[in-house]
Amino acid sequence: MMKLYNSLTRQKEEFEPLSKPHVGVYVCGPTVYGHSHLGHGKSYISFDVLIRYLRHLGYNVRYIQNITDVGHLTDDADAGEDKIEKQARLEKLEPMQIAEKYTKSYFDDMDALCILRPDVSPRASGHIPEQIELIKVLIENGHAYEVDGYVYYSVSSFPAYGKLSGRKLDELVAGARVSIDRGKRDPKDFALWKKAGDDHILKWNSPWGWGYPGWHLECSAMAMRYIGETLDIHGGGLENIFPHHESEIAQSEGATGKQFVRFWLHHNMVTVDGRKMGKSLGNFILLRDIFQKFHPMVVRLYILRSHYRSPLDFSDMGLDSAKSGLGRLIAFRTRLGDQLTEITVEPSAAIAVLIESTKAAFHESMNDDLNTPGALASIFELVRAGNSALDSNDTPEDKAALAGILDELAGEILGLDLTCSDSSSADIGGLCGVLVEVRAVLRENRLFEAADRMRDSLEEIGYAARDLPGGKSEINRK
RNA sequence: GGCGGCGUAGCCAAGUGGUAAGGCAGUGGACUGCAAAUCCACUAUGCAUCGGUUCAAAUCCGAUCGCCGCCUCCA
Repeated sequence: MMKLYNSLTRQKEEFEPLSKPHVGVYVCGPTVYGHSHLGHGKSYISFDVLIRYLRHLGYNVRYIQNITDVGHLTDDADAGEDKIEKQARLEKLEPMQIAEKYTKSYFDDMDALCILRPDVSPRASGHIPEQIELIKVLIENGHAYEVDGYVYYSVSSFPAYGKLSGRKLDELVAGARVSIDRGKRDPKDFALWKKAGDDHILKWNSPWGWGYPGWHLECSAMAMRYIGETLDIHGGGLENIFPHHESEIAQSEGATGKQFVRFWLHHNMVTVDGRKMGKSLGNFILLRDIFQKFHPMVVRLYILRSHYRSPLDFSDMGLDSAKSGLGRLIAFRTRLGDQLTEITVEPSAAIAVLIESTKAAFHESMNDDLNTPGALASIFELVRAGNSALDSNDTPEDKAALAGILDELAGEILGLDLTCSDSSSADIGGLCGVLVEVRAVLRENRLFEAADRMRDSLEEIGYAARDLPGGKSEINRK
């Protein structure tokens, strides 16, 4: 049985979906006004592993992740500027061009990281009617009220407000928004709909006039649209527990009277020098920049090496270390070869035992709140023991069996593509083949000086030549 | 100030009552023409500090120190 840490109850709980085998998962997606940074990588890799593992366990998962293309303000009062509109002004583009541009950029980066696409990626701008309907219900229920083109959620009408974040209503102190609030009955109330002035480009007509939805609303509306009134799992970043997720609960449960989310999952942050990586601090590191220096799979392994609920402090040294580790995994996978489908013979008893113990250890870790560091430890143990076994007795059956388990655990579940290391074209492959032959001739004739010079030269242009037992060599891109 | 979390080897990181996984780096050895890769061995009498509970604590309790997150947009 899989246990997940539920932020709502603050403990690990056995996961059981509401209506097996179906599992509805909603994860807070990005606001598309800039390229994705390492923090996005950590978030979506964490939940990607959740989705992959749930599917591996046989669940029929529906995975929804929004794209926020309705610009929200840089603060919750009216003081801030719409983030998408601001970026549009800076780049001299239409706001929706900005949204499209960075949505594409987001998916490009996520694809590179081998993150499976969500089943639905609903755009907030495409679900304004759903959001308006939700507001209408909340007004009818007495949870919301309109003031001059604005609609606010009445926090005091929902006594459970604070149950997720552990905040008590009377301790909630309103910040700067108090002074700017327009007719709010209570400083704690938050906006469901905001009036748009002439200078606001992104706006829609509504029963309350031209405006745009509040920033908590889209998740409630779209999650319920595509999953239903109760979600099995809702994921997001720790920093969104309050006020975002707390408000989502208030909106959704206020409207339906039913529990909105059964399991709340929150991942921790990426830090730089111990400080949170964030747009406001300006210390974020873009994935596309990291990819210049490190293969996306290095980044994926780097992230998977720490638990999703732990902070991850960014460092080049950490990525270097992950790179070495990935190299080890790839070397092992390469050694196993590629003909597993043709092999039907059983592996040796020793390998069968190794595979079973690896599986058991892997699942034990994963079942414990997705302990990917532990799961990786079992895979590295498989690599060590597997290499050792093959060193003494190398059989196609054993290699096929090892390839099968490695592809299942590391590939299918953890999403580590260990075959994508070599991006060389067929031409390069052919050239390498020729060089391999040349090297064999040189070594055969004990022309070691020339052979060494060849290896050094290859090294300089990014290729590694290594000699195998039996006089043969192999040449691969590093 | 309120709420929450963290402090484990040179670096990263699991473990949350039964005597310290794993990765990277390092050292020695096997293999090799030399390397690389791989394998074997070694590398924390100790888990921020001090007390306490217990047959037994990195794990539970208390105190202290240090760091971080949320309370304002943020993955």
